[in-house]
Amino acid sequence: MSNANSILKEHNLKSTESRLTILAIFKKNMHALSYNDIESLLTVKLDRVTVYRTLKSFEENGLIHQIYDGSAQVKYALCHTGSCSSDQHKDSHAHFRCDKCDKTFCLSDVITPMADLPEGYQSKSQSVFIQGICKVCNHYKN
Amino acid sequence: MSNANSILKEHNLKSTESRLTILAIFKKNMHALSYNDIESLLTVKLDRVTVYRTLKSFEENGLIHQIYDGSAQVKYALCHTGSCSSDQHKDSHAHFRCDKCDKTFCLSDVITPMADLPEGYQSKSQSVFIQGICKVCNHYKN
DNA sequence: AACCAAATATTATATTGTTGCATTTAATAG
DNA sequence: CTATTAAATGCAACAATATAATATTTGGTT
Repeated sequence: MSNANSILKEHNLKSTESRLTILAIFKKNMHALSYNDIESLLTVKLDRVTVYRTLKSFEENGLIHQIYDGSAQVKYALCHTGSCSSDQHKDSHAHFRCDKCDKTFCLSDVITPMADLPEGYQSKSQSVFIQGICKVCNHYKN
Repeated sequence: MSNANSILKEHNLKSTESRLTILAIFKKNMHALSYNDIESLLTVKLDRVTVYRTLKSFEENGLIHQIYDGSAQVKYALCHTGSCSSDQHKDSHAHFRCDKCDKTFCLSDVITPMADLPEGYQSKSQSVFIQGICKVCNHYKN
């Protein structure tokens, strides 16, 4: 079972109203969300500080990860692997930002070949960020 | 000849005190700089607005490019190819952020293999961002 | 039901970035 | 070399994003 309550529990997070609300928003909108996105998706009003701290605790406990996609605000998306933790986010997939709908997606399945670094450099993580037009905006039918 | 004055001219930018100052800072510090970095490297005081507007004009005229490296502020680095212009920055190299010295470098020579996108997605640009330890912090000798 | 640590709301403040407008300056023409 | 003018700058105000301190409330447990 992985309802909202147990997801929070699994990540060592107390189950509170705010957290359930914000987690539900992430579950319903499967693309990366900024603070602003979240605020406008809220039906109950939550304090700005609470939202920021909720995002922080989610991130610290491996529930979501940050994405920097060149838009003004940092965005967050649910981690897909179960193996993310405080200081080690293992989600090393590509991120895709659509120029048309301005949504950012995690492309979990895209294999991103590691780049060869010049001598002397040591890589801990590599991330690929792609811009273009997404499936939906391309009217792509499966 | 490519002194500061002619560089500005080549990019259709009026040669002003502020621009010469900021360009000199970029030339002296060959890594990506944030607004904050620039401010603290200034010996004369420039208005915040002027700095931001200078960065904007540099970017619009293909002299520098933005880098989003996960730090709070956007950073900027000199374009290396001569072919960058307003809406088409051709610098598609990898960016490397050092965890130790917190500097971000352009790795002009790193070839970044294009990722294969799922069907329906259309890519306009791909960028690779790498975190780790840089040459200098690794005490690497040539 | 009572307790306590954790989470929240409130208030204040810091940081990042933009807009409008008056003044100054660089490039050009005369 | 001076006059002209469009562009660049500085100032003031403001907007958006984010964090800190603290008092109050709440969830989970005994």
